[in-house]
Amino acid sequence: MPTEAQQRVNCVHSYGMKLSWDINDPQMPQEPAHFDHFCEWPDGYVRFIYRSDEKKAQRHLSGWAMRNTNNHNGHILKKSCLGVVVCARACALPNGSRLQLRPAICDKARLKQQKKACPNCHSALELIPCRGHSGYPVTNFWRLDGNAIFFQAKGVHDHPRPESKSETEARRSAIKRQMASFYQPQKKRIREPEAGEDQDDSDHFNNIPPLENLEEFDTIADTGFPIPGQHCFSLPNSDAYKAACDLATIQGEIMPPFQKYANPRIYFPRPPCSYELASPGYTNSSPYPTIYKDSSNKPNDADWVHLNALQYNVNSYCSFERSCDFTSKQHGWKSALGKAGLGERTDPGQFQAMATRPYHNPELPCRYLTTPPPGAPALQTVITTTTKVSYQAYQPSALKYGDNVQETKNLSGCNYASENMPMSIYPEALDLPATVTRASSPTGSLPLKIPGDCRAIRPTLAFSQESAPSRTDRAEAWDVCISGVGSAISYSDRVSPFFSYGNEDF
DNA sequence: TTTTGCGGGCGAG
DNA sequence: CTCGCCCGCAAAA
Repeated sequence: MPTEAQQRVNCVHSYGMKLSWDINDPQMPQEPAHFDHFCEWPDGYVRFIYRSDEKKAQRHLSGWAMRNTNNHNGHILKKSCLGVVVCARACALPNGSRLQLRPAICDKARLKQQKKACPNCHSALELIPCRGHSGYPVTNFWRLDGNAIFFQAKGVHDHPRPESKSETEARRSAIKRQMASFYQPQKKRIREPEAGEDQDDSDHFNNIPPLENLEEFDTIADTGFPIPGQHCFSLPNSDAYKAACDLATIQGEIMPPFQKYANPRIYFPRPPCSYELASPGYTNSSPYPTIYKDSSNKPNDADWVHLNALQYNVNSYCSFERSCDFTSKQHGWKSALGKAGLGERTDPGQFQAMATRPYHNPELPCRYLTTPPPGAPALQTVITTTTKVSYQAYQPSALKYGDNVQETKNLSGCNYASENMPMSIYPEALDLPATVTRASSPTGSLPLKIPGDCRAIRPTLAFSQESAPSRTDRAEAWDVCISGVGSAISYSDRVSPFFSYGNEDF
C-alpha cells in the first residue's frame, strides 16, 4: 500500500475528486479538510482543491501552455490550452526525441515564435492546437473560495506536452548564463554551484558553441535547441537527459525531464488498425499516421528514422533511468514534485474504464510489437491493475474528436503500475462527448517510474458497464496515476509537409 | 518583451 | 444563456 508520500509523488490522490462539486456551483465545499498537492500537468476531467497559500495554485500555473480566456465571470478564472509547437517536419533531434516547444502565451509573441525555424532542421515550426475538449482546447478553471483554491480541468490534451514553463525558464536562464560567459571570455564560466560533479553533463547548455550572430542565439534561446551540427546534443542520450534531469533537480521546481519521455516527443504513428476502422469519419490527413499507414508493410526511410529514434529513446530511457538513479533520488524528486497530486477520481457519475497496456519489449520497435491485430477492439480503455508499465516512446494515440472516436492516451508514464500501483481511468460522465471509442495505442514500454503526472483519462463510451466493477470498487482498486504521455492527436485538419517526407533526405 | 488577468464585444448554437 | 474567441488595457515579471 502506497504511503501518502508515494501517493503524492505519484499524483494518485485527489481530495478534490472525493468531493462532489463543480467550479460553477454557487457554493463550493466549505472549508475542505484536505487539500491536494499541486499538480503541474493536470489532464483529463480532474478536480483539485489546493490550499489558498499554495503559490503555484495562486499563480494558476500549469505545465501546459494555458492562456487566459474571458468567461465573463470575475470569480472564476478560465484558461484554455494553446497546444504545443513542433517541427512541421517532425524531425528527430539528435537524442531521438522531437521538438516540443511551449507556445508563447501572448498572441504577438506566439506569432513571432511561429515564424522561426526549427532549430534542428530549419523547417517551419508548427503549432498543434489543443482540441481535447470536444474539439476545443482543454480548459482549466480556477476559483478562489475561502481558504481553498478550486481547480477543475475539462478535456484531455490531445497533443504532446510542451516544455513546462519552469523548464523553459530554466533553459533560458542557463542560456543567458552561457551567453554571458561566452561574450566575456576573460571571465570564468559561470557554473551552477550546486551542480557539483554532474555539472559536466548536467548543464549541457554550457556546451553551446559560439554563435555566429545574435540571431542564432535568439533562435536557440527561444527554441532551446542549438542549430544542427553543433555538439550540444551529440552527447550520449543518457548524458543529455541526465543533464536535463540534473538541471531539473537543481532547479528544484520543475518537473523532472521525465516528461520528455513520458510525453513522447516522437509520435508513433497510429497502428494500421484501430481507429481508422473505428472511425469512419476519420480523415487520415495526419502526417504521422499517414506515414505508417502507407508503409505499414515496409518501413521506408522515415520509418526507420522513427524506429531508430524509438530505439534511441528507449535506450536512452534505460540509460536515463540508470544515470538518474531514481531510487536514490526519490527524495529529490519528491521535493521537486511535491506539487504533483493526482487524485482519486471517485466522482460520482463517472465510470472508469480500464485499458490493458501491453508490455512491450523495449528492445524492439513498438510499432511492430504493439500493433493490435485487425480484429482488436477499437476501444481499450481497460487498464489492468498490474499492467507493467510503460513508457511509451511513441505516442500513437490519436484523438479524433470529430467523430467521437478517441484513442486512449498512453498511460505509460505512470508506471507505477510496475509498483503495484493500480491505474485508473476516470471518465467524465459529464462533458463527455458522445465518445464511442477509444482505441488503444500500441506502446513501447519500459518499466519506469515517472512521477508527477496528473492524468485522468476520459473513458469512452464503448466501455461496457458490465465489464467494469462497481463504481466503488473501481475507485478503490484502480485509482492510479495516469500519466505521461499521452496524447492523442488529431492532425486531421492540418496539412503537413510530412507527407512528402518519406522519400526525402532522411 | 512577455506573462497574466480583466473585461468589452461578437458570433454561434 | 453559454461558450469560444478576438481585442485592448494594464500591472507585473
